Formats: sequence, C-alpha cells, structure tokens
Amino acid sequence: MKTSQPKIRIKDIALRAGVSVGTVDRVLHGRPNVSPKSKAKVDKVLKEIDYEPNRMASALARTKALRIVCLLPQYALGGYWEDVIRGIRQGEKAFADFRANVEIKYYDPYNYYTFELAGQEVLKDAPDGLIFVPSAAEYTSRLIDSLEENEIPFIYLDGEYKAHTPLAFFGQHPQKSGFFAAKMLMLMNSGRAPVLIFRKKSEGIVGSYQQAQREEGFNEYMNTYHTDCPIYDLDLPVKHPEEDHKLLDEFFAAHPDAKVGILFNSNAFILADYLKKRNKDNFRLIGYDLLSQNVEALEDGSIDFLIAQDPERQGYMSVQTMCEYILFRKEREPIHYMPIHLVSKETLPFHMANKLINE
Amino acid sequence: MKTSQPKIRIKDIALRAGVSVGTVDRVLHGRPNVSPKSKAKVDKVLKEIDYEPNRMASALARTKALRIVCLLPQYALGGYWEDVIRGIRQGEKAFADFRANVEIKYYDPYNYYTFELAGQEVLKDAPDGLIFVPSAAEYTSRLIDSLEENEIPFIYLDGEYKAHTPLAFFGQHPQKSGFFAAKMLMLMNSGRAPVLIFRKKSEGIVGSYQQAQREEGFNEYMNTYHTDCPIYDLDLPVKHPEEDHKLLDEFFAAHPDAKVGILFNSNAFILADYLKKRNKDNFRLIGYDLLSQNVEALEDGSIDFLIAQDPERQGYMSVQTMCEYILFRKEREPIHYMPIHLVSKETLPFHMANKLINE
DNA sequence: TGTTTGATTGTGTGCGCACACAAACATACG
DNA sequence: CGTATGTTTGTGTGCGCACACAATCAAACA
Repeated sequence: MKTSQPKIRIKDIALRAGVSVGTVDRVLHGRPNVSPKSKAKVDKVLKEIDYEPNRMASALARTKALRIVCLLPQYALGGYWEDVIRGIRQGEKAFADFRANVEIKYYDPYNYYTFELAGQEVLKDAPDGLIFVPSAAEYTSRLIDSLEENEIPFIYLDGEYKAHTPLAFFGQHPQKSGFFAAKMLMLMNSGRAPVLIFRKKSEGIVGSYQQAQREEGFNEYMNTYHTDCPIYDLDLPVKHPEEDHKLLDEFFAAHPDAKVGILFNSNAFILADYLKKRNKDNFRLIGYDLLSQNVEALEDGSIDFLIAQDPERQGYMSVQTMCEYILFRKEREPIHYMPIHLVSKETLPFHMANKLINE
Repeated sequence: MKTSQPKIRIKDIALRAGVSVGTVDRVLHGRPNVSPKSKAKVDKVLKEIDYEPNRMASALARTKALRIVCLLPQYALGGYWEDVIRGIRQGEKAFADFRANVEIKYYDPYNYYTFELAGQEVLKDAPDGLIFVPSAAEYTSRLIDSLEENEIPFIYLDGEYKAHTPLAFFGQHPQKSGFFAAKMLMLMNSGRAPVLIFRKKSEGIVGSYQQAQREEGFNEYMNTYHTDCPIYDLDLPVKHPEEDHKLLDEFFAAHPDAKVGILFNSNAFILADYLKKRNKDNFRLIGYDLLSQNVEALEDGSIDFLIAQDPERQGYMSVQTMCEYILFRKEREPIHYMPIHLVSKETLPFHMANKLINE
C-alpha cells in the first residue's frame, strides 16, 4: 500500500521561489513580463522538484478552446473513413472537458489541387494542431514546411510520409499486412492453384500507395515461398458491375483452375457478389476492411477472411495524442503501426462488438 | 462547424427541478436523506436532459479515495496474469486523479477454501467495488450474495458466471475461440492427418472451465466439418519435462502420421520445445496467449498461431468500468466478449507494440 | 522633486463539483 | 404545547489552476 506523497502545487513553488503564484504561472506558460531574476528563481525550484500540474484543475480553469483540424480524403465509398471519423469524434468527446474541438475537412484524393487548397485554409485557420492523411510527396512536403514554420504540430493518419518526423503516425504497415495476407491465402490454397489479384482500373494515383505496398508485401511472400504458383492480375472498372462480370466470366473461362483471390482495397464485396451470382462457392477470397458490405459477405461465406485495421482506434489515438501534446506537452513513440487483425466469420461478432466500446 | 451546446451543470439541474444543488448531488450519488418527492423531481429532469458530469471538477473536488479490490487466482506460471495486472495498474493510473486505489488479492485456484477466505476479507474491507475471477459455482454464488447484500458492485474478469448479472464481464468466449482455433488448425491440415490435443494431466478443476469450453468448441467444429479426421488426446504431466518427452516419443512412434496439434492453455511453448528438440519442424501447432515463451516459439516457427485475448485490455477495461460506475454511475453493456485475435509470426510485432500503448 | 510611462509583480475570481455544516422541517413524546 | 429526535433541504467552502486586473516598482523626463 504505497502512500503517494503530497502533490506539489503552484503555490508551493511560489513559496519556495519567493515569488507569487502569478509569476510562477507566467514562467510555466512562457508568458511575457517576467524579470530574468524572477525567472531564474522559479526555474531553479522547478529543477529541484518534480512538478506535475494537476490536469483536472488545469482543465477546469482553462477558458480557451482547443482547436484541432483533421484533413481527410473524401471518398465516395465512405465506409472505412466513417469508422475513422467515429474514432475521431470519440477522441473529441474524451477531451470535451478540455474544450477540445475537432473540425474535419476533406480533400479530393484524385485532385492534388484540393489538397493544396485545404492546406492553405488550415494555415489561415491556425489551429492548435493538424491531423491529416498525407497526399503525394511534394504537396505533403510543402504543407509540412508551412506547418513547421508556424509551429503547428501535426500527426499522420493512415499513410506515412517518411521525409519528416510528425508528432505521431497511426496506421497499418501495408507491406507487412500484404505479406501476411499472402500467407493466409496460401493456407487456403493447398492445391497451389493459380492466385488471382483483383484491382481497380484507372484509379488515380493518390491513395493507392497503401494498396501498392500491400501488393508488394504479397508478392514478396509469393516470391519467397511459392515461386511456382501462377499469379494473375485482373483490373476491373468497379463502377460498372455488368462490365466487371463480363471480364470476370472471360477470365474464369480462360482459367478455370483459379481457386483463390485477393483484393488490396475495401472492394472485396464486389467480387463476393459476383461469386454468389455465379455460384462459385469454392473460390476462396480475402479482402480488407470491415465495411458493412464486406461484413455481410464474410457472414454468408463468400469472403473467407478480412484484414482489419482498427480505423476507429486510429482516429481516436490521433486525437488523444494531439490533445495530450498540446495540453501537457506529452510525447509518445512517433510511429505506431496498428495491429493486423485477421477476421473470419467466427471471430467477426467479437470484433464488431469492440468497435464502439468507449460508447 | 457544430458549436457544442453549453454544458449542463448540477446547478442547472437544480434550477429545473426546483431543488438545491445539494439535493441533486445526493440523488446523483445515491446518497441517503432525500425525500421520494425530491428524488422524483430530480430523476425527471435527469431523464429529460443528458447530463454528463464534468469529471475534471469532480476529480478536483473529491477528497475520499476510491478503493477497488481485485481478486485473482494465483498461478505459478504467471505470464498471462501479469499482463492482466499491468492493465489493471494502467487503469488505476488513468484514474489516479480521482484518487483511485486498486488492491490486488489472490486465491489458490486449486483450493476453494482460499477463495472463500479471500471473499470474507473483501467483505470486511468493504471496498467501493470488487473485480474478481469467478471460482467454482457454489463459492462464487455465496460471495455474490454477500456482495449484493452489502451493495458492493462487482465485475467478472476472464471467467463468466451466468447465474448473476454483474456490473460487467470482460473475457473471451472460450467456446467460440476453440471453434475458431479448430478452423485454423484444419486450414493447416489439408491432408486431413490426425489431430492431437495436448492436455495437462491431473489439474485441479478450478480454472479449467475455460479450457474445457475451448475444447468443446473445438470438438463442435470437428464434428461439424471433419467427422472423418481422427483426434487423439494426450495428457501430459507438464511439471516433468522428461516424462513429457517420453510420453510424446511413445505417442509419435505409435502415430507417425499426426501432423497438427493444439493446446487449450498457455503451455504451447512446452510442446514447441519438444518439437524443436526432436527436429519435428513439419508439425503444425496452435496455442493460446502471448506469454514470452510462446512468443519466442512463435518467432522461431515452432508454434504457428497463437490465439490472444488482450489480457491488458481486460484488466484496464475492468478498472475503468468500475471507476466510472462508482464515480458517475455510468453503466455499459454488462457482457463484453473480447476479440479473438489470431497472431502469427508476421503480425506479432504489431500486437506486441500495441500492448502498452497507454504508456 | 513630481509626474508619466512601461515593465514587473501580486491578488482575486471563477471553473463545476463534493462534501461538511447549518438551517428548516416533520414527528413523537412527555 | 414545548422539547427532543430524526429527517430533509439549502448554503458555503475549497480543490489547483488560468487569467484578468490591480498594485507596485523602476526609469525617464519635465
């Protein structure tokens, strides 16, 4: 039963330094109008003792709001980002007592100019912190330069941009997740049948870095352990199901021995629909992300595994980390790779139930 | 840009209910000396509006400590419970500003009397809340009766005891996890070779309910999808490696075709050691829990998959839930089945990194 | 020396809540 | 009816801090 020693208050520091609490407050917050002599006295005391401000009192007394901006890509297929946003809102709520206020802005991932524009808006807003999903390198780099100039702390969400060190990064390691996906796919492919990689066709470059990395990891696995196993790519124009189905029919007619496939984006349900329609129930399929459509397909067996990446948690952690940094200068590991979760029909309910565990 | 509506304070409730803040305070905390009429008035207002206490002000004003007791089984092989305890300590820390104090007590899972005794001690202590791992039904039931009599809220950790409704339960669904484990094991057993279940021999009854349930789920899967696949049980006296190895040698001599195996407890590393020693590197093995020894075996490939159950999170959630209930009467879903995580060599680092994400 | 100015320092208030205490009220009993 | 006893209700204080404002001081100038 450890009895914690009585906490040191600002008052105590003031007493020991022989100044008033107001002066201590000024020193602690780096506010102006403190004589070098007074500052020295306070600094001396601060070095001697281990002062930790009472966050609760601090929150209670704080008057100004905490303004955080999130800059996310605006995708039409919203499922995944909706989960991220839910986590962001949870984080906002968790810091509501500190008057945290999170504003979400969007850019078009296929149009760099909108990213540039949104970045400029953010700089004009001058929030206390920015959480954003990196776009193409040069645009991202330009934004970061401005952020650093204006001393606005920033966090990467979902995508990494290695040239600069952010306050933190939250996202999955795409390459490793692709590697793991390959392993699981091949577990279901004991006959070493040909493997099928489905891709969206003519997609913009922005945002597909993730998918490219996943595919790289996938290929690394295949090149290491299954050089003998044929791999076919199939580009699908997604937006037009009829055309997709025609292409698929053609492909399967040409390669009736293909038995397993994978998608490196959230669109696995589209393939699942095709498989159901054609009654191809012995084709094994792996996809990404727990979109409601994917979840349905997982439940009815047309998708075998989904790789999940805890989007809510990413959003939540980002906001939490930013708030704690701004409020208490608390820093943590800058790079956080999120767990790579394998979800099957059997374990799905437990993953779903834990999505919203903080209300 | 939604401007968050002005927060409702106790004062506001008092005004609307036509009583004083003191009375509202009494109702909110379930303190005595409130007339039914006043209580009704306050309850009415509380139902109308969505009051959320300012935890910061609450923490600041609180003078008394918050006493929570955890009653855990004392196992010699500590790995798993150490993780639970780490989560508990994290929870304690998170509520340190509320003067939360968690005391951990232990009982001998193979000796019911110690559970009984510990329960009596807890009742004498009269803490604000109890978090415990249920023991055998009759003893658990007796403890709960006393707890309810003394109005001490309680939470089940790890094990469920369905006869009573606790404030909450945190643990994995053992039966479903066994079912899932069977699926993964059979994925690695495409040749439909015999399956081996390793068990500890002559173990006490307490605490093995979990394992029995896992095995039941496992068998359910096998009976549903692989009735043709032979299953062998092998009881091992664990404490004596030499004897274990002899038994295993005998078994494998008799059944050279056995290619996959599973353990429903944390001892998979013991089997892994044997497999390494005998160079049986084409035997596939699944186990439970990320003990450091299991993790090592997973890394070196002698274990293929581990089923993890987030023990830290269980501990953390328990403390958090208890604190929030005592402090704010906040209730949540009583039953929380934790996610069933499949961890492989490839995804292990990301699971490990996230263990201690809250410092 | 008196006055002004600006830098420096100290004091006071309130954030929302928990809890002690005082006040008001109801009830029972002599 | 008065007093004692218990119950219910309202009021006041302080938790530690942020921040506005008042007070003080030093230097400069007329």
